[in-house]
Amino acid sequence: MPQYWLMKSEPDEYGWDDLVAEGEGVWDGVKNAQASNNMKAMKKGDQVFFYHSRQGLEVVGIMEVSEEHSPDVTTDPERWVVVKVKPVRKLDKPVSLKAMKQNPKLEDLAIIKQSRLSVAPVTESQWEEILAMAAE
DNA sequence: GCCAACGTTGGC
DNA sequence: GCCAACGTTGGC
Repeated sequence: MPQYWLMKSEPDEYGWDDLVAEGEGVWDGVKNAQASNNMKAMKKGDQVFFYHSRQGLEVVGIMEVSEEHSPDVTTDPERWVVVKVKPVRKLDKPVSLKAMKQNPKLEDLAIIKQSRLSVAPVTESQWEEILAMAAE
């Protein structure tokens, strides 16, 4: 059974459309111990929400881990890791941070409790709730 | 090993 | 653009 995650990126740096254009993206530049540990826990096939931070502030699509973690060669060796991801599908309707904050079922969502965490786990029930919100 | 200073992230 | 939150650094 796949695990669920959420990863953030600023759309003017690397947005959903960039990932779709590439077909497969290397998720690099994560320099935070907690986020890095989450990436190390990702398995191929895990499902990941793509969230636009700074601009947009909404979950825009779903991607899938296509390659498990490997060292980020752009930083000190071994210190940080990258994963590879592929786009799965765009959400019918983006789910905004505001809407998620207003949903009591999502009050424990990691990115609401700790806004600066850029790679966070999502529980199955949270995942399904966000999908339901995207389908409305 | 503590903690003040500093840098970065991200919501507003 | 601002600034709160939080992580990291470095002097002691």
